[in-house]
Amino acid sequence: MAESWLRLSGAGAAEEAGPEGGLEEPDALDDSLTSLQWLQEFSILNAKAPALPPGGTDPHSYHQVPGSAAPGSPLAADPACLGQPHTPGKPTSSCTSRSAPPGLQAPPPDDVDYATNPNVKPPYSYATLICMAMQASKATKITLSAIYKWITDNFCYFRHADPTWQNSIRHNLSLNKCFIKVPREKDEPGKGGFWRIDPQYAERLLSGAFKKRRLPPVHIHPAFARQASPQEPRAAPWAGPLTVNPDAQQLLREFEEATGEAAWGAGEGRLGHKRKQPLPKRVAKVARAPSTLLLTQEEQGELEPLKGNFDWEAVFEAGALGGELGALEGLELSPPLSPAAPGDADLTVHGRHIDCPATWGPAGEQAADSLDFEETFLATSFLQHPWDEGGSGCLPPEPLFEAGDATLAADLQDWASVGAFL
DNA sequence: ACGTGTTTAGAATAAG
DNA sequence: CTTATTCTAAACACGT
Repeated sequence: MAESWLRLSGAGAAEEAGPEGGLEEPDALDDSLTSLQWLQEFSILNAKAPALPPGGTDPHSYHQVPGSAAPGSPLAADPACLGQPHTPGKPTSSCTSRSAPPGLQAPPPDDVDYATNPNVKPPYSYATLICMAMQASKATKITLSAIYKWITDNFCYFRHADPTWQNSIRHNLSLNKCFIKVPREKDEPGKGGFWRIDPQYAERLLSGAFKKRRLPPVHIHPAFARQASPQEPRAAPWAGPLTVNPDAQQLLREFEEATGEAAWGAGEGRLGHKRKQPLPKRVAKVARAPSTLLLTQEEQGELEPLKGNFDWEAVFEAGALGGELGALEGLELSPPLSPAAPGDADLTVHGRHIDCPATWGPAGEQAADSLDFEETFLATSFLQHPWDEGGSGCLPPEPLFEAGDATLAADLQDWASVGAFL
């Protein structure tokens, strides 16, 4: 099964850094970014190539009709699809640990497979999810429907949640300044435009004008709370046996200082971000099948599935962060991608391709102005990974999101984060 | 009608 | 307590 094709160590992955501050001077980044590229590479380098899910199949055959899970696909592995009861609920409200009353609150799973676990809401903010989708996209821009699709394909939770999360996604795109709308060409058919990440925000990364936020809680659908996987939570993932080589630690430390980012030490995982669980004010909408996400052929092909078992522990243990800078250079690796994605070779794992907004949005806005680097990074870094060797459904290779070099900064930030909490 | 995009309002929570 | 951030909920406009 593809049960672990998408495995993130829960919360650890998501501290959110919010941007704040102004966002002018987008340009000043290039150099800096470049200079920091080592860090970027550093991270990737260390990342262990994700093992394919035992079925090896790429969950995402974007050509397949959403909903028609193919074996090995997250959908197929979707417990909810297997008869497991699932109450479509609001993504957050209905299941969040934020709101769960003391009694209902389930401890955050320590190792959750968000790809197949419909009970747990991914610990990523919507902005992060959008970013992930964008990064997964092989194109420089992505459509709203493609974002929806990517999310539903990669996070089981959203496949069953109340579709209101889509409203939140749209809200984020509109409000979050780090997302830029790219109008459709006149001759381009279809609804809506495209979206991409605004590289200019990466600049903030360098200025360190962003704030860190705690990661979102792991949300568990009440309906599933009881059946939650037995493997219970123990220590925070990041509190595990991860080890970081001293050099790496030093680098991260310096980076943190430079950016003003605090190191979130191990064990710091605060999952407390909980919100009260609002009662459904209205009748829950019927979960919309992914099928509603009608994508054009191109759109379908524009996304890279979030694949691979991204075992952070393994990654880090593998000397991950310990990677010497020198090693980084070699990192242009081309992912061993799945046969299906031969071209993915282009998926260079180094900075350029990984683009993640560094600092997002201006402060003060009500909406998700800011994305969390750490979270984003963690969430996206593995996207660069070649996974799915057996991956059948791999998308055709294409350069990853090219939000520009600026995004590199974001990656760096992310990395710093990663190391920080190690 | 539906999908998309924008906006406003308010709740919740963590951090300062 | 205030501020920042995230998220939910809705209303509305527009294009296909």
